[in-house]
Amino acid sequence: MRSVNDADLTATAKIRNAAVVLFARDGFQKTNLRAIAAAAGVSAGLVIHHFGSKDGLRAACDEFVLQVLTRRAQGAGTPDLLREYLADPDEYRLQVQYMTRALAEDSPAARTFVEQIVGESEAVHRAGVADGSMRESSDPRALAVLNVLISLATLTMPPALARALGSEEFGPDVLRRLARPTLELYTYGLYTDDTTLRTAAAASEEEMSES
Amino acid sequence: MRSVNDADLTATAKIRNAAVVLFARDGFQKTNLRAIAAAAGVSAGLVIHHFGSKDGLRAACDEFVLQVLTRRAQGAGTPDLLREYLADPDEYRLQVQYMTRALAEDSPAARTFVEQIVGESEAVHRAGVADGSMRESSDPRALAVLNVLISLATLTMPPALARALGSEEFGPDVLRRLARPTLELYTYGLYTDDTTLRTAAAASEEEMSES
DNA sequence: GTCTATATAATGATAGAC
DNA sequence: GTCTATCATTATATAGAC
Repeated sequence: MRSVNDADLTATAKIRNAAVVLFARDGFQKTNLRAIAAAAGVSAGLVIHHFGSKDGLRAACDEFVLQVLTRRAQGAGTPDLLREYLADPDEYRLQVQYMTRALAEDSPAARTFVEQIVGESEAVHRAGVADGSMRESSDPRALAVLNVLISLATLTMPPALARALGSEEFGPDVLRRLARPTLELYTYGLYTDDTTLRTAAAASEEEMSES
Repeated sequence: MRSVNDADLTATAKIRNAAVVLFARDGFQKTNLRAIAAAAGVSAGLVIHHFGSKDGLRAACDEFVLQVLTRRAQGAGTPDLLREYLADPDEYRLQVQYMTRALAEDSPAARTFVEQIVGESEAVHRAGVADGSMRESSDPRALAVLNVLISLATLTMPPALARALGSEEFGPDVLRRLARPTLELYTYGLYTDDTTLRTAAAASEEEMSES
């Protein structure tokens, strides 16, 4: 994948690829057309010629990244974001980072992405319950949202948090370090008994009866 | 807290407060001085007069939010981000959102914030282990980072994910819905046995012996 | 299809009056 | 301390040549 030589790509594709990288790394606003053009090895005018406007370029990038992530999730048996990441860290993290920015700005592509990935996360849990490897949940939908949230947050972890683990920025090494506590949490939980859970449940019921 | 009338504040404070809101909501780049000035009810020139530059204003906001969050964390017995949130949702979420943006841009204030909050999260876990309410961890530091990451991600949840739970955006209702799956995860875990954990541990050891 | 040159708009920052 | 007016820079977008 993506072993295609850059020189073989059309200018449109080169511009789009460069834009995805810069948008993901620096954000949409911060990235200007000249920088994109320079990265793609073309003139600034050509960017507008092909995409009409900066917003048009963004829309094209949105759709492209959505498509790549979608294909990826469907191809793998398990739509596990972290597992996908390990297969091709740089490429995949770029796309997740791009999508996270789109998510923050609530673009249409981000909405489609969420619907799909949450649905798949729910399906994985259903399958896990069916084969006995996972516990049932009182709210499968909310659990799926929680799991997606945690995966996205991990993959787009800010440098300051990575530094708290001794690395300069997020990468396979940070993920390896986080993997064990995460799996321990998903296997044993953190609390030794259900005191906190029962207290919260009681408080929640009380609230219900009030209204 | 913050029951002070806006009219009683100095122009400097009004500008800073308005800037924090807009920076948190729209990002630093996207927010321009004229919008800040309008929100504060002053002229654009006055913003520069008081803070020297847009970057100077940002630095002042960084320091201010850091200070507020720091005081908050120290004041409460438990530095639990989610608990703090429920006490004053709008105000607190604004500050966390601001800090999350600072985190993404890796500002000095964000670094200080992370050091502190991760340290406190670690202390809470230590106390929990001591009084028997929490399990020991193979890597307390990484667990603390994971917990901070999850808390921050939850409080700054993108609208698209909130919508997957039926709400228009993150708020107390979304938190209530997420609370139960989260507590179930923290109490029982998700996996029914330690197969996944042991498989990962074995793979990790194998990798170690390779190098 | 691609480039260069340029028009137009937005924005950060300055200067001087009150 | 605060405002208005203006400058300088940057960035998006257009126009026309090759």
